[in-house]
Amino acid sequence: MLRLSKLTDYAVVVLLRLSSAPDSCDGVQTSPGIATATGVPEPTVAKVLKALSAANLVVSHRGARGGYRLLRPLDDIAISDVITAIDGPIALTACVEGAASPCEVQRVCAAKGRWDLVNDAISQALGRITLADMRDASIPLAFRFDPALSAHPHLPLGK
Amino acid sequence: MLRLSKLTDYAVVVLLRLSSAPDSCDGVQTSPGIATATGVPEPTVAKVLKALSAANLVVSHRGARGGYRLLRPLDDIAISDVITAIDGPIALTACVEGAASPCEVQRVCAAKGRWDLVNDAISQALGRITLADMRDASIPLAFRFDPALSAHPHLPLGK
DNA sequence: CCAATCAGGACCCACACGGTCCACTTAGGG
DNA sequence: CCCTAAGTGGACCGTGTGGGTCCTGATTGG
Repeated sequence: MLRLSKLTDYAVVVLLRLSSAPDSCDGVQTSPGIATATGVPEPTVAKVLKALSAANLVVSHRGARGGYRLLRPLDDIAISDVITAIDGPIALTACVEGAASPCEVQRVCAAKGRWDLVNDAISQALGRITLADMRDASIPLAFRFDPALSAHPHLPLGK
Repeated sequence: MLRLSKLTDYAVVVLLRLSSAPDSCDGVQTSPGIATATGVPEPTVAKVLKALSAANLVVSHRGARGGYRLLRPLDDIAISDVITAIDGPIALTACVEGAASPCEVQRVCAAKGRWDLVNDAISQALGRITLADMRDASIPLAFRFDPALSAHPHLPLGK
């Protein structure tokens, strides 16, 4: 369903938390702390933070009084960055990947290479939305029950 | 990896085939025929065509001399249509779904509803690309190595 | 009446993803 | 100087789900 992993969702939650609630002076937070604050199980938070750290979205500090800290402001982090950090490169089709088995039907594959258009379009769209945008989008949370919003309720999704 | 289903890939192949190779006079083709022409296994082609038919992208004709026919020209079919037909509504996160268990962390979920932004952006991006675009994208396949084309190579997307 | 073709399911299986845990390293703080 | 809190890297496993197949019935042209 063109879905992205739940981990990515968690990553956004974690990053938002990381930005908005500096427990100590310089905003360093521990993964257990974030876990309790967000309700996401601790091991999962840890896993997410590892990936984010590897992608240079956060920096880690080991040892006692260690933790994680945002490396860039929210408005400088595109969701495409987060998605790439967690789910890997954005490539819609298996064909596109450098798969060892180059798609048996490739010789007659009429769509060979066509998905590049789509990949680019999506990458651009995702690159334009920052975490700051997502944070701001929640501010009218109190108005979430606005009929206009519940009007498009979570798409039946049952294919 | 933000991937979409392989079935969707097949659907594009099938639709392209359906448009470009009218076996008989009025472009009606059978699923076995399309299967042999594209190299995609027949049962899979049938499955795809059923879904496309249900989504009113193709029309079917039963009985002997039956088959499938495109209902709209290629430039009037957006890939979002195809994706929706095969994979269901475009909804990136599980939270968005009308899941019975409303995401235990929902009460503290800082990202509640934020993904709507992303969903909309992607839907729009995908709505702008038609199957005709994808067909045309393959024509200069021989010139795929044109520097101008490789100039915007799949956005570094690596962070 | 027969054969070709679509319709609508049920069904199975592999695989990737989520989630957890553990052994190790690092670094404050008493 | 050691002890403890914290991150690091990896292994591990159960499960959901999507890819793929098949079967039975309905329809229609010859």
